[in-house]
Formats: sequence, structure tokens, C-alpha cells
Amino acid sequence: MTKTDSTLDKPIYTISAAAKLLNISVHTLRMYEREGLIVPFKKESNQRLYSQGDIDRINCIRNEINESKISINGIKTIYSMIPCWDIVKCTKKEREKCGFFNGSNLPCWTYNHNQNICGTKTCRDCIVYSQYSECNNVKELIKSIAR
DNA sequence: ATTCTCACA
DNA sequence: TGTGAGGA
Repeated sequence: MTKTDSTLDKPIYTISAAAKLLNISVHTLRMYEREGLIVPFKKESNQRLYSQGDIDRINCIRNEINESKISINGIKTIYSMIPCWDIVKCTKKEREKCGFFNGSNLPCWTYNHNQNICGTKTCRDCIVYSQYSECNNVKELIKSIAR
């Protein structure tokens, strides 16, 4: 049995719970968010909630920082290479007026793509964000582009 | 008790 | 990345 996307996307962990699971500080968790590496759920009170997918994604980030010695800027650059326009099948017109498509070194989910296929939905609801919570998915994607 | 934002000896 | 103030 493989976990469904909905299972991975349930907002269940408070920031303190997530921090304990990951063995990092809540401060670091907020920093990753400021840097655009993660997009946690937000309650009306602005309180953050994290899903299991978020935990997986942050574990991936921690590995890149600790083992591969990749900086946060490096990770942002890697994420910026995810061809979201291809994954969500943006039209040519949409690409033309998309700031992300036209050169960006930041993750696509740091943008509000209101003028294209993304519409007003949040990046959390986008497969580009949810599908690449795992290191292997990012790796496979990059491999598929390279060949 | 927790979390949030902002600032910084 | 850490710590503390000030408010909710």
C-alpha cells in the first residue's frame, strides 16, 4: 500500500512537533519558509501546520545541507529548475507573461502565478509542489530532463 | 503553554 | 543560526 497524496498533505504537525521530528529548531523551520524552500499551511491565526509531505521534503533539504554540503541558495536554484510550465502544461501565451518561466533562480512556488493556469489556487494545491516533496522525485525529474 | 513577528550585543 | 522582546 502506498500512501495517497491526501495522506501526505494533511496539515497535522504544529511547528514544535515538526521541529522535534526533524531535530531542528522552530527558528530554522521558519527560516526555510522565508527562503522559499517550504510552504506550510497557515491557519487564520497565522499559525503554521506541517504535513507528512512537508516533513519528507525538509528531511531531503537537511540531507542536502548536511551530506551534500549544498547551501540554501543552492537548493533554491535546484528547485528553480523544476519545469513547472511543462508539468502543469502552461500555454505559450501563459509562458510569455510568466515571470518564472522567463528566467528565475527561485522555486516556482515563491511566485503568485495569477495570470496563468495556476490561477488563484495556492502552491500547496499544485502537483509541482506536492509531487516533489521527496528527493528522489526531484532527482528523477532532473535525470529525465538531461536525457 | 505555544506560536508569531521583528530585531540584533 | 540563536536569543529575546512584545503581543495574541
